[in-house]
Amino acid sequence: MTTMKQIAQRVGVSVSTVSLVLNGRDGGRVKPHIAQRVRDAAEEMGYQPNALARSLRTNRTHIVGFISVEVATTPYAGRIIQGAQDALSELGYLLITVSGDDDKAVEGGIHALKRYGVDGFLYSAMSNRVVDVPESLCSFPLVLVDATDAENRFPSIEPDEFRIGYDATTRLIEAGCEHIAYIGCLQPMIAQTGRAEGYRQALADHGMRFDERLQCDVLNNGRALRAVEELYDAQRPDGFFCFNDARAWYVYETAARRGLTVGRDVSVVGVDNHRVFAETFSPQLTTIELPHYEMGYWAANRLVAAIEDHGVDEAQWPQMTAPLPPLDATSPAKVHCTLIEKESVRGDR
Amino acid sequence: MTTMKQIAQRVGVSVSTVSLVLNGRDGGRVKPHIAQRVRDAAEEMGYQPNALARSLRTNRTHIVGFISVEVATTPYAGRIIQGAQDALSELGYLLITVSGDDDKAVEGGIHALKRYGVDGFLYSAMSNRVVDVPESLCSFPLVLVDATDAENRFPSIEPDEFRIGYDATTRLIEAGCEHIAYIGCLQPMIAQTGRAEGYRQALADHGMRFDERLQCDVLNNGRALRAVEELYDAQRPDGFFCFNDARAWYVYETAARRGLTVGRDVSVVGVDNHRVFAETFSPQLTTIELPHYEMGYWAANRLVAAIEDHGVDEAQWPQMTAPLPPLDATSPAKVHCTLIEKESVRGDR
DNA sequence: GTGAAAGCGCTAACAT
DNA sequence: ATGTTAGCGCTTTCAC
Repeated sequence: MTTMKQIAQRVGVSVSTVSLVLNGRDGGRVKPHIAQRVRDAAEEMGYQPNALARSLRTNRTHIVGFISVEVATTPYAGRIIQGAQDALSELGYLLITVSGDDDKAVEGGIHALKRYGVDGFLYSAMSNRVVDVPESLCSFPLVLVDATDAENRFPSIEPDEFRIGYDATTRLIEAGCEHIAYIGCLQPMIAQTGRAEGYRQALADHGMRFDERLQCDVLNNGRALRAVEELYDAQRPDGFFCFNDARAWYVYETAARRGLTVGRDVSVVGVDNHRVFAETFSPQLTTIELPHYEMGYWAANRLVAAIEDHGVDEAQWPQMTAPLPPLDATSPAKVHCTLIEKESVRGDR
Repeated sequence: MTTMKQIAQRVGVSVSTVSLVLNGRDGGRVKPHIAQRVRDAAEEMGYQPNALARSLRTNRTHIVGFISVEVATTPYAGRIIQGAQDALSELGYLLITVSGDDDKAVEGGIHALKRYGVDGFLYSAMSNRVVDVPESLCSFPLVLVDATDAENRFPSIEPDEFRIGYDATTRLIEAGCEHIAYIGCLQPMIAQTGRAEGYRQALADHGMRFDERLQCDVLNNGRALRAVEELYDAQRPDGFFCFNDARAWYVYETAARRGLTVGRDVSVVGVDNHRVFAETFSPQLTTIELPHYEMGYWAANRLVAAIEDHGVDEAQWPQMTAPLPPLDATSPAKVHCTLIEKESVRGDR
């Protein structure tokens, strides 16, 4: 590892000069040709700044922590992290991920990150929920991903659930469906609520009556399949909007058992929570991919913006949430989800 | 942030004494009661060692880098990472994850990690493959996860693919199946090769002839479903061993279209690559979960063992791979995969 | 324009 | 048994 000292010796200047030049902090004060010689030497000797030493001095690590409770093993966690990672690497930051089954493990991780002096945190719930932010994070720069602060103190990035429901339903209507069912999720979540509202609004906007017998919220268990089969047999819907891929599978099974072909006899639009559709059902399915990657990406951007605007000064962070620069169209707080056409929802019409 | 200096002042000793006491490096040399006063003060003042400063001094960060090319967005990545994370946190280490679509992005990440002075690397391919280890990692402590070094220079942790095939097939035989098909993967991979061999060996060991018409290796596309349907119609197998969940879905669809019920009319054992089975097919399926978590866990353990045995001295690492302590039964290089019974493969026999 | 010097917080060899 | 000292590699003020 080459150090500034070695460069200084080689060129015959002092370390301070080297530091100034290499950091572009000399406002033309260092003579151009000597500055050039410093740069050349650095290049030649393969100089790499020692991040540790720099951080110790500047009190800025350019590292941010990604905290997620319980479910970082969930399939989509990776995409959020990837998005955050990409954004951060563009900005010259690094990401350290911490997750654990219980709060205690996570708390430990947060502690460790603090000892390393991370500049800020991303906090993620892995499915759009209202969460309690751990006390230990509150005095740090913090942005929530796919989650909302119960006390609404921190900026957050989440998917536009309403539009998911609205767009999916509209797509089915445009495909000619006249009895559209919604196979939802029985647990109360922002995602379920938002999507269901979007579904109803889309129906209303197209002059269709909402019929509660067409909405079927299920848990992920044995009863679910029966519920969907009963719904089908009783109501004979011609289109299904599915909360996620697990729910979509019930529709597929129901259809297959009745000799129906999805994409011809019945239309399905599903939210691809697990990126499974792409591998299995996809040929016959129109999917909506959750913008996990984008959420991670924008959250990281927002966090860094905050850090660089306000510094990492612990004490003043909690109050600064408000003056955060409002995100524009290119970096929304509610991220839009795109509908992906694998093949027509109603193949041969 | 309390520093050692502050503690020293408070207690009226020098920083070195504080350092010695707090690091337990005084072999009883510091007088017990003064040592106690130091510890009390540290406690009271909420002292947290500054990891940056320590690392700068000791040249050890207690951070390891997790490198994965392309597919860290893959669903199982999270489980490997979680395993590594848990092991590392037990050992007082932190994990920084780097992944990117292309080699260039990854290279950049590796660079950044080196600047922070990570102690070593884990390198993962996200599906058991033979890989070329990036040159930039070769002079560091390194362990491969779910991958094998093409030149066989580094320790690696991978699933026991042969046993997966063997156990799955045996399970089907024990359930009474007599014509067992293997729905495999057309790309050449360690996983495909190993599982197929296990399948054949299990057949042989139970006195059953391997019939190549019962092995059907497919890509994940439209033709796959047709291939499985043709296999079924021509050979009428009564049991299926499926390479992964995507392949299993073709079997489910085939069965559903023929009015057959999995678990009664036909038996299926599948490898749960994507943790989808658990959510969708599971009630009727016997699955084999890949030990992603365990692989991450053991790989991290092995890496730390190597680091602590041999230090992070760049120059000498490449040669030290051989003398690594052989892993014992509790930390195998080939990790055993367990068969998980959701319900009998052949429910009512 | 450039260099000397101080110091970030910690460790460890060397004095006392 | 404890303190002194000298850094680790870098940034930054202040003198020259």
